[in-house]
Amino acid sequence: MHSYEYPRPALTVDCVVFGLDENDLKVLLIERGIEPFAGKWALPGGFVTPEESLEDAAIRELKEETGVENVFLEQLYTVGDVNRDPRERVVTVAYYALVNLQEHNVEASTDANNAAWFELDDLPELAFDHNKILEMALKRLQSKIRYEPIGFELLPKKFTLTQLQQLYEKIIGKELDKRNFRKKLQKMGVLVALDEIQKDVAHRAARFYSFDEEQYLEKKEKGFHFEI
Amino acid sequence: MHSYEYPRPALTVDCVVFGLDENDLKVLLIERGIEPFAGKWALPGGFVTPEESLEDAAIRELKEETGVENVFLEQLYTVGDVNRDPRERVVTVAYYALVNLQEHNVEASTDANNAAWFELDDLPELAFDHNKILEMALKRLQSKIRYEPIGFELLPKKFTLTQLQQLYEKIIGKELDKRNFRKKLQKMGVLVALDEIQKDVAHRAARFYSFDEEQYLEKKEKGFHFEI
DNA sequence: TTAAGTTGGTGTTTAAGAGACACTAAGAAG
DNA sequence: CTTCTTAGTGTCTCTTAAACACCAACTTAA
Repeated sequence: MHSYEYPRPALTVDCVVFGLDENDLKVLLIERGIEPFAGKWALPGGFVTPEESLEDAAIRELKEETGVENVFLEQLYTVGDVNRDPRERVVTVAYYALVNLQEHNVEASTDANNAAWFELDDLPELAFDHNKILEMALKRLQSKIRYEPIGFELLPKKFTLTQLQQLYEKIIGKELDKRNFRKKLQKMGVLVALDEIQKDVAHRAARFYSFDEEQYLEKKEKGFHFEI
Repeated sequence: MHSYEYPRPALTVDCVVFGLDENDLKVLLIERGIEPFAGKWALPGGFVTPEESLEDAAIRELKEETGVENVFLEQLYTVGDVNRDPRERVVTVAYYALVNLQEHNVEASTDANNAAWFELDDLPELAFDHNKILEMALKRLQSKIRYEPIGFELLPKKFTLTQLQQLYEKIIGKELDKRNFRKKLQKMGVLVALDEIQKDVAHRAARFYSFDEEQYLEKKEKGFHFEI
């Protein structure tokens, strides 16, 4: 047992994990095995231990509950309303992660818990205030993807321009002009055209590109500003 | 005493309070009376109590330590590195506040603590990791002021266009063209020209304006986007 | 009362960027 | 060899950003 002079809330981290599955943006949820909200779906997460930072806790929980590691992870918001957990006061630091499902094998289910990917417009009612947190994460993604090159985190290393455009259309929620989109990206100079084209497609094969992060960071130093 | 099965970090809130004093952007700091860092300057803040939300805690601390209330307050970031406090594990949820000093009387010093406003380019070394937090708050303010109308929070209700422009120049850190600035704001249609001009100035008196929040919210609904 | 000093207030021109728009190219399948 | 499907490309127009200079109003001091 651990004793303190004043009461302390419990501290947890929760992760909103976005993944791109066959051009569909999905979120990874875990089915709760215990009360409260047993049987309900919830964001993966858990308690912060004394010897790890908040981000380390998020990384660890992500790994333990989904098998995912080395992905984009960023702090989102901290929620601590008094009664958000019916048992006792729990404050949670929410993170969001971007995973590309082609290159990271996400364990569909872990030891104790059932895990599954959900379409954003077909979400169940979640435990606690997790629907709100998820909503915030989506808004953050929608705005951040426009002025930081984080969209590439959701795609495989090699991708076609059409894939990239469809990703943006999915997330931002509106159609983009193909020619203007390609023109803009080409002018930025942060994509490299690879010597490789699609195979086994029943139409003209598209060229693969990759995101040149070094080039991007160099340009950013000089005042360059990514924007779609 | 309060006992728990697992160890829990202490939870605090800290506030970065920005104020505009005679056209200078300043930050409010408190001199610590106790160890650790006794005698050092620090951000105002304190422990979160069991019956208040995080934001309520920030509001309360702000009031207790500086006398300020009813001001713009927004969550900034949560820091929880393991050794950021030499005594024990402390996680803090940082907020930032914008105060207009003409209309809010900030108590220069409270019961136990000495409080003072500091110029941003003349900051002392702060306790804990508060320099880092302050740096983050400044960056947030610098970027947010460009696409949300939060600059008005720092000005009195009635202000001149020159005051507004100087505020932007101070915060963004570069000079703006007077005519283009005024043209842009006029076209947005969120300022109302008042029937009142400056008095007791040794030159042509400037017209006062106020920010029309209702108008802004209405326009925002329809897709309008504030941007300087 | 007049001149000098100080800040307020205003439009136009030019350059750059955003947005709209339609056809040919390549390859697969029948 | 025709059809089908997606890849890939350029120009024109319009809107927006940026540069730029003078007169107006009022105070103060000669």
